[in-house]
Amino acid sequence: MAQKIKLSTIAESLGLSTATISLALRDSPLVAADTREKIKEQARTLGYIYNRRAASLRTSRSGIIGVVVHDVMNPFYGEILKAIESELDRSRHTFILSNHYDSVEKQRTFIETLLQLGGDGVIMSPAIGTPIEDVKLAEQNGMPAILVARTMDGVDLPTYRGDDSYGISLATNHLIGLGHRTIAMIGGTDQTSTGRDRYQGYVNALRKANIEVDPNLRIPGPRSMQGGYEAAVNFLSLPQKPTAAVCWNDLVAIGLMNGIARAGLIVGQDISVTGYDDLEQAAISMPALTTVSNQQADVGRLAARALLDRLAGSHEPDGIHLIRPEMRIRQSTGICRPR
Amino acid sequence: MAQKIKLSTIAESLGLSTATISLALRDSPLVAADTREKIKEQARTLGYIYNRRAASLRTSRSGIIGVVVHDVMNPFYGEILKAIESELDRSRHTFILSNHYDSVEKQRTFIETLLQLGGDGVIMSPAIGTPIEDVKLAEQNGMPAILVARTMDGVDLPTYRGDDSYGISLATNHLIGLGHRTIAMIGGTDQTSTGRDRYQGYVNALRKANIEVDPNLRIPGPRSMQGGYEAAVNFLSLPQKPTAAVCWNDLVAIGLMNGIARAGLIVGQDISVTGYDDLEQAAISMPALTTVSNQQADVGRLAARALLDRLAGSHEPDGIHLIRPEMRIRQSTGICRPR
DNA sequence: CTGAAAGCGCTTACAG
DNA sequence: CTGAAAGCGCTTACAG
Repeated sequence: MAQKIKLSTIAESLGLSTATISLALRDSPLVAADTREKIKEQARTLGYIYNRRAASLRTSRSGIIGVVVHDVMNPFYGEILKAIESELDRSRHTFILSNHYDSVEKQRTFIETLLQLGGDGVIMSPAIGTPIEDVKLAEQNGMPAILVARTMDGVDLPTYRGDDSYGISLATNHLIGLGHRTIAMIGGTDQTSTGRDRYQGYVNALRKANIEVDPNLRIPGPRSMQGGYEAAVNFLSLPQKPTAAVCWNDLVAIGLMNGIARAGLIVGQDISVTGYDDLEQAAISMPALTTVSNQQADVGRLAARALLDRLAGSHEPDGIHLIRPEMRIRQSTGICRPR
Repeated sequence: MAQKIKLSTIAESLGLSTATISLALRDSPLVAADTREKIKEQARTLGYIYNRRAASLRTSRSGIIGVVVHDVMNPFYGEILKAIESELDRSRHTFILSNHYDSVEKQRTFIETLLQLGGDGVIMSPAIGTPIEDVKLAEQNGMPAILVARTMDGVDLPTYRGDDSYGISLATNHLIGLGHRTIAMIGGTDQTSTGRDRYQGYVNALRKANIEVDPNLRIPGPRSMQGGYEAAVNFLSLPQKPTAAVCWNDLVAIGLMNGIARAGLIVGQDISVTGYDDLEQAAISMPALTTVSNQQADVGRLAARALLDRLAGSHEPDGIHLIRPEMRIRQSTGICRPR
């Protein structure tokens, strides 16, 4: 490794001051155009690498934005991240990613690390049980936070998420319209705002159709494909013999469909199943999954935009921004046939 | 936001020097135990946040490790990342993640950013067409690099990946053992080392069994579930009427199986399909997928270990470390029946 | 249009 | 066991 090239190396080699070099490399009009070009050329040939730590220490802006969600491997978050990534890329921000796996400690460690690195802001989908202080920690140290996908009670931060209650009612109404009356709800947890909202939306849709709500038709818990797959046994042995299942998300629905298929029943004929999220794989699952698009791309894009706007000084209104979900009807749902 | 707390704030409040505070907070035995406790206590009550940029500027170590792969949303990389994450967490390193989507530019931008942030090291699965200089850029600036999943010709870096040629021959031999003679290979690209190796392994296995290799039985390209799904039409209309398909990876295999099912054929009976990677969802797909475990957890863990060892000063041998894949036999393969 | 100098917040020899 | 001082590599008023 050659000797470290810094501003002063370039300055000396050209007989200029570091101030001039610094300005020139950042395209300041204060430096004459030809001097600027000469300096840039020299920086290139010397293989100069800009030291962001030094700059950031001086300016107290780092260009770093943190993103922390439950689990990147879950395609739902993956699709949100992709939208955030493409928005931040455009503005030359670096983004640091972390999973919290719903561990409040892991999430706090991440926020602290981000503060230590001088992060400019953070986008988070808060872990279950996140104390308000952990979010305030960021704000109080000058690092604005934006929430995605999950709401937190008692904090007044800009939040971008789908309208879960409305979305799940779309799915439930679709099944009711096909004649289903005994409809189970599979997966999710009351520990997140999303979980509570989706269950509530399902309950509301049933009530509106004058269908009695049977709490035993709810199988809470599963949130993954594996979880949905395992839930199939429970679902199929419910004494009420449900003819349809509203699932927490697409992963649970796909797992459940595979489990039902393995038991010899045909999804879309014997049993109807709906998902939630409209992941890329929903359209090509077997059978193709009827689901609700949660507009992940919009959620990510809008959240990133909101953060960038805030960093640029504009103060967007706080509060919850609900993204409107849309129904996607495919082959996993069909006319009700009693079992 | 309260006034910024720094070492000197704590020092003044306790009538000590910043040197003592700095040492105490890092548990130096040079500071008396009770002074140390008093200092830590004070740091906590003042809400002190360690400024890593300043420290890193001084020490030229940042605690940052970069990881760049093709696409995090691909569960194959996701599983590798998970292993890297858990290994790095333990050593209190922060890791910065990026997708390159096989864009050499995006990858180079990432490496440059990492250098600017003073990254301690980088783990990469190089983009197709990565020029050797881009990797040398990192090394020459004191940032060691480790390769995962893909090899690069002409660079002598520590590389951790599965033994693709051997792995695919396991799958091919398994099909041959079931009586299949007309076996297609679906997906992958000759542009990566992995793609070439897997095709070669398939060819070798056929030759060894005295089965003529028909290049038209290869459908290159697909690497995603969507790709596999779309390839089903081509596959089913091949004039050679293959009875089995060796797929590039599990995603392609699952997509292909869904496509075959949609055409009314039964995978595991009419057509046998093998995957590659043994993703979590392989075991619960419909039918359960016969595949080859690529040992992603080992690849990630060993690569992270190797980097940490190097940062700690030990110089591991360069070169390729091949991880041995393992066969997982499930329901998507069965005895050959002519179509 | 260019330069001299201070300062961002740490850590690290060096003294005592 | 504790302190005074230099320096990491930038940027930014302030002069000229």
